[in-house]
Amino acid sequence: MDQPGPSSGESLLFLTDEQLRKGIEAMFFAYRGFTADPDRILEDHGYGRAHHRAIHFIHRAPGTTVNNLLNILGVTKQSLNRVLRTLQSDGLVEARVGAKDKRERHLYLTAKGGELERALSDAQRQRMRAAFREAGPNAVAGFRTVLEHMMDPEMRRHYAAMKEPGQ
Amino acid sequence: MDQPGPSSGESLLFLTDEQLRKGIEAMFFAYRGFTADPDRILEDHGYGRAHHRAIHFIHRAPGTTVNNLLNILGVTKQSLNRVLRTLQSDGLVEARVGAKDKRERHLYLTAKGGELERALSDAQRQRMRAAFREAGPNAVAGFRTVLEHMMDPEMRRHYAAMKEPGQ
DNA sequence: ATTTTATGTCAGTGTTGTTGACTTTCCAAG
DNA sequence: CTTGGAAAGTCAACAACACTGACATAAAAT
Repeated sequence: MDQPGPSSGESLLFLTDEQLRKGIEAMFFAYRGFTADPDRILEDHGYGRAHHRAIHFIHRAPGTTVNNLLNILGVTKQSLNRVLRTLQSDGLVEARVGAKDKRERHLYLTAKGGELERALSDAQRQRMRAAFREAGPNAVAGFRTVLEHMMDPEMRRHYAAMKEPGQ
Repeated sequence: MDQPGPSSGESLLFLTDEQLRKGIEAMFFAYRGFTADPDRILEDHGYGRAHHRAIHFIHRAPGTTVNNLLNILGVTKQSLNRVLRTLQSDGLVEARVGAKDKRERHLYLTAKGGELERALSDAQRQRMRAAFREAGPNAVAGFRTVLEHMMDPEMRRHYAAMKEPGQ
């Protein structure tokens, strides 16, 4: 559409509106697949995606505070609180009052919570593993690169904060 | 894409659980960015993502039937109907009774509906274009390949049914 | 004539988001 | 030390939007 740049010799055909539209639909359809398997498991437990997200990030960073989770998930604290309340009363999550700052609640998965987390992430990883394997390492690297650039800077910080496998 | 196979000496380190977890979070955070810009526009109009999806696919395939849209979107007809009803009464979408089969309603965007579609897709494309450009054509190809393999087969059919830009 | 298909509607429920009001705890300025 | 504000978390009420189930209408198919 626009993007001059042919001076560099690069074709830039991958930036046409048609290509971008393909990318948009790829995201839409792929995300549906991405959430389909966990959704089925969650349904059996009477939970939704909000519960999955909470469980995922508590697993990733045990002892995280409610406020920290709030920043990552980008919802209101009231919304998150409802989810955490049910997870706690169902015995999947434990909230310990902060030692230093007693206002804070540090969140941990219980054994039972860990079980559900494993079931959910196993299902999700299985699909991702199949997709990765079929696409190959080179495609996977491209996949990650594009997604990183699609994130809001704030979210990219949270993403990058994950401990890198190979480091 | 290229199918290495362990026999070829390929490392397969990209299939570790840690790498897969990175991929999972990349999808999560990127999808948030992916929907952020249209969400802001939709809010001004009192619409939600459901309206966006309907508008997008009516734009992509003008004259599509309600039933066809149902299959693509994967929601119940009651849910879709609520959205279509508001879009029609707001004058963004027009439903014409089928000429051949009078039970069918063929859906079209009005001029006003086309305007909103453009605003929404412009916003979404702008972000995708930036991500694509920064990542480069090779990464974009990998991105698309992995996403395709992540879709449910049914959805992949809909995705592939789009007219390919270069064909 | 009967059945099936395509669409639309009404009622009810559940998840998840929101805002508003409130409590408890911490900290810092007077 | 007290007071006042900020921060963390909770409770209650409401809105958006998904779902199921039951039902209605019209037209196509058998």
